[in-house]
Amino acid sequence: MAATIKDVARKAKVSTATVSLVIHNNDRISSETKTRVKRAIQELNYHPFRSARGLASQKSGNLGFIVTDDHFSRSEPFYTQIFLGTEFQARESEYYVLLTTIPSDFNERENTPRFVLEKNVEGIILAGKIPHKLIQKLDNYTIPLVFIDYYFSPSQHPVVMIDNISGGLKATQHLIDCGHKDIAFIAGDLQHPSISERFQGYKMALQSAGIPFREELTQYDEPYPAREQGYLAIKKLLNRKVQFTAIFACNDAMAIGIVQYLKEKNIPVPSAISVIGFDDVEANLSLDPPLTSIRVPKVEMGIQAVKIMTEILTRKHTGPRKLLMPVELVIRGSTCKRQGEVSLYK
Amino acid sequence: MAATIKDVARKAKVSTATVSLVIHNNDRISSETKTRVKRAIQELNYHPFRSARGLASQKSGNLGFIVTDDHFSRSEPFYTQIFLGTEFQARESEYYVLLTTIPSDFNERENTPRFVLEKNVEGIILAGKIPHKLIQKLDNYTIPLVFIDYYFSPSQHPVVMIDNISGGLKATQHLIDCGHKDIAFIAGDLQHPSISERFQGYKMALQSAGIPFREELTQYDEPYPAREQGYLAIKKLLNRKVQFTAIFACNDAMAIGIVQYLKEKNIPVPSAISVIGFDDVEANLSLDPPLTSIRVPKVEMGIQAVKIMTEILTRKHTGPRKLLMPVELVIRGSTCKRQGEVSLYK
DNA sequence: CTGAAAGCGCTAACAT
DNA sequence: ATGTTAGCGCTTTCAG
Repeated sequence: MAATIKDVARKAKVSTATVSLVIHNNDRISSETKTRVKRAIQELNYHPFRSARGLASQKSGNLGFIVTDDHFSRSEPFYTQIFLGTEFQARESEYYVLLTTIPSDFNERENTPRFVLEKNVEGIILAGKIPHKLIQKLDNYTIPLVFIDYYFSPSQHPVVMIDNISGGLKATQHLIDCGHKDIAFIAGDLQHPSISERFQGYKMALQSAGIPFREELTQYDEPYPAREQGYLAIKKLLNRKVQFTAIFACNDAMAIGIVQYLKEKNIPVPSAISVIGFDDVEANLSLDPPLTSIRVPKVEMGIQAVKIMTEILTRKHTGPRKLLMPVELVIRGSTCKRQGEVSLYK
Repeated sequence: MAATIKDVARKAKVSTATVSLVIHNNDRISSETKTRVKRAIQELNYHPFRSARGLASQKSGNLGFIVTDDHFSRSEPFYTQIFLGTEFQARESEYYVLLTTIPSDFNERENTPRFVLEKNVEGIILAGKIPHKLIQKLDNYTIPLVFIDYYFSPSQHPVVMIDNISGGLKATQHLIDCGHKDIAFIAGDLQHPSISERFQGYKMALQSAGIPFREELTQYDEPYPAREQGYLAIKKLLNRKVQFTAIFACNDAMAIGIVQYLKEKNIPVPSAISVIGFDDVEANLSLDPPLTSIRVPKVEMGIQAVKIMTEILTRKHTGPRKLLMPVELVIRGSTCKRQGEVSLYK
């Protein structure tokens, strides 16, 4: 059997209380006994038993991470990277993170995550769009929540967001810089705050370049932003017989679907139409052409969320409740200078 | 404060022991008191506190999941899917799973995962290639291990493997069925058991078709099986000026690198060279052409590993220690009938 | 079939 | 500056 705090106390000739204090680095302990206790801990290879700690302190030492199953398992490792960031930072802060995926069609009758009921997490990080019913449910417990990449207005929780407006601006500005004027915008559900912010950035860039916004160049009635939907959206857009030379897709997944459709229709990318995505998840996907995109610091977002959570849990949280992560334009092969007039419709 | 077992006991007019027994579905309790207790539990919305349970029973209720960071964060969600499977099945079995990524260059001096030291996991699932030093370290603890997609011969632990031999056979047989005779094999490190098994399948298929195995059609001195390495490997192979009409790549990642190189050299796939991969991770990646591959039941592998682990932890484990997951040929566009003689070198 | 009671290993008042 | 001690909420003998 592994050593317990009693063994350490005996070996160091102190009480268990002292050992506990040393473990928690309490300064009431003289440095001599501190070193003595620490040596005993070393020699016995002692490590406090999580469950015992948890019971005594009423703190599990765990953080929860909730994401919908389709978000987590989709082929672009966007949320996986975020999760990895939380895991990384949690280790720094001596926490474990318990992941739970929930069905995206979570409904009222669905169970509250077990780790909440069993008081097995001290705080919960929620990534991506989360059903409001669930958020409301969690709000009934007094457990702190930190959101990543999703913001539910009525609730007042810290959130780590992508600077979507700036990203939308940069993406659109890049196309404008390439000489494009007729720039389409393709997205999924505009209800999603991230998407609508990217749309805002798009409109702002147009405005400051003196290019009028044209509704007929937008296409955003798809339910969610995946490849298939990008494929469908560009199809619909082209059916409208409007003329344009560039597309800002709300994310890489849709951009890929768009490029695929254009390829099939023998509309060359980027010479006829430039396409820019968002998220830069497909960085090493060897696409043809490689996708110009807006890079998002995914791992870093997970790290920041855990940092905020740690501050909350240690009551040191004073910083901003809303963190905007900077994004970066990554120019690759799917965008280029406008090549004069290319008629899309013969 | 949430209800405790005492509250339930009081409400149901029984002792806490009885409540505990009811929770664990002990049949010594009369069905009348059982229902009475259960109703009290319902009404109080009682859920046992994990940490308290853990301390009393010496069981954390957690499983560990170890994977190297590069495996987990690589763009193909192979291990992510496996992890998802464990999470899914763990929930069924009332476990939580704690993920820990380790650096792939883990060395002796590196720390033992914290969840082992703190006795915070009852068993550990290891996915993919894991440094032997770590396995040895874990073997010093009495904690059960279950491997997924990796097998370390000296150690005697249950393992969930892909049926790689059968997969290699199916892949190669498919190419043979397409009329190919000169079939190259490209892989990374043959030290990896999965890879060498796929190689075996390849050789077996050739043999049973009466096609002699030719060393000069193989290329496997790359350190690991990623796109970049596939790209380099096919380059080396072509430098040898050998003639072939099909390639079996040890996984999809390498296959993609291979296709990319062939494209760049204007060698059409599949008309000049058919390419088949393995893993089917890139299924929905809209590659051009879409990759023929061997599908591996990733989520299911995670599920099985947790099932085995649960059996071990409840001492019901009697089944096979080595589970071979069946694989399936998925024919897409990167393979086709042999098109007569196509000279690769002019 | 059920209850009493002794811990599990640690923390945190409160003493000294 | 350190020790004493009473729990934390649950499980698990052992009695009855």
